Amino acid sequence: MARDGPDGPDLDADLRLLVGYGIKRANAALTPHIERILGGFGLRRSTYSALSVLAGHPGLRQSDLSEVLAIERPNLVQILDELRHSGLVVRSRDQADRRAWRLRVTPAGAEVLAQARRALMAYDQRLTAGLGKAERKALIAALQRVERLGAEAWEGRDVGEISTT
Amino acid sequence: MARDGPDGPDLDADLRLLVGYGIKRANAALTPHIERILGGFGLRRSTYSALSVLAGHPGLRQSDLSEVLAIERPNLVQILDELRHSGLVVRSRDQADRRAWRLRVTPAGAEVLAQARRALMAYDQRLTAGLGKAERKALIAALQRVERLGAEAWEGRDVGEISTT
DNA sequence: TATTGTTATACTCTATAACTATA
DNA sequence: TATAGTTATAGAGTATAACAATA
Repeated sequence: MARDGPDGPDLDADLRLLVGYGIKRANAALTPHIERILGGFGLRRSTYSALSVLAGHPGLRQSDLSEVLAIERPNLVQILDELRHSGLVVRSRDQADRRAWRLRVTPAGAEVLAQARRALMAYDQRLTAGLGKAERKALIAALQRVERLGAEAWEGRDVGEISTT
Repeated sequence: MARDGPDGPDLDADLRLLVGYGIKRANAALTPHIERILGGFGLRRSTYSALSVLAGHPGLRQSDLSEVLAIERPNLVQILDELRHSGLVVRSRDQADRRAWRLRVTPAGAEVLAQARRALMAYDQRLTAGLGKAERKALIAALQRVERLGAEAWEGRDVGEISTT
C-alpha cells in the first residue's frame, strides 16, 4: 500500500480507494478551468447550465429548471437575473398560471451558448483523452449511476460486510 | 436526442454529455450523505481526510499535508485545530526546523478513524453496486486520470475538432 | 390551503494578502 | 531573502425561513 507513483509518493493512497474522494478531487481540479473557459463568454457554471437546458426546452418555468438542475429556487433567481440582464434569456408570464414565468433563450443567448459549448466540449473531451468513445460513454454512465445510488437515502447502519464480487 | 428515461424526460441531456457535469452532479449528490456519515463520528470531510493521511504518515508537517490534500495552508489551520481540540491529533515542534510542526494521530484518533472508515467504506462501496472489483478500480483510475488531465493548464484556444476515436 | 417566485440570511468551502517567527 | 504557520477577510455556492401574489 501507499506505493510511490511517478510524481512522488501518493500519501493519500487510502483515500484514493474511495470513489467519493476521487469525485471530489476531480471536481476541484476541473472547476477553476471550467470557470475560466466559461468566463470568457461572460458565463458561470450555473448560468451555462441554465442556458443549456432552456435552449433545448423553451417555455420552461423556473421551478422546472430548478428541479432539473438540482438548484434551490431562491438560488435560481440570481442566475436568471444575470442571464436576463445580459440579454441571453427573456421571460413572460404564463397565461394559464399567472404566478409562473415562461423562460426562453434569445438569439443572442443561443449564439453565446453555441460558442461557449464548443470551447467547453473541447476541454471536456480532453479529460478523456486516450479513451475510446465507448469508454467515455461508460464513464459518464458510471458517474450518473453513482449519483443515483449515492442520493438514495441510506440508513447509515454499520455494515461490516463488503461485497467481494 | 433528449430521450425520456425511466424517471421522466432528461431535460439536461445536453449537459449529460459532459464528464465535468457528471462529476459535479455526482459530487453534489454524495456530499450531504458523506457529511452525515462522518458527522456521526464528529468529523467533517476535510478532518476525515487529514486524519486518514496522518494516520498512514506520522510526522508529516502541515505544509506537506496541505499539498497532499490540495488544501491551502490557511484553511488547514482550522481543520487541525478541530482535530487537536478533539484529541485526535497532536503536534510537536520539529527539532531541526523550529518553524514547522510534526503531526501525529493519537490512539483515540486512530480508533475514531477506524470506525468512521468502516462506515464510509460501506457507503462508498454501495456507489458501485453492480460493478465488479475490476470495474470499480477502473472507475477510480479514470477519475484520477480526469483530475490530472483537467488540472494541466490549457491555453483554451477554440479547438473545433473533436476526436472521433 | 398550496404553489410560484422572491427576499433576506446564514453557513460552508475556498482563495488571497499580510503578519510572526524562524531559517 | 525565503519559508512555516497564522490571522483576517472576502467571495462563491448552497440551504432555509418567511413573504406577496396567485391558484
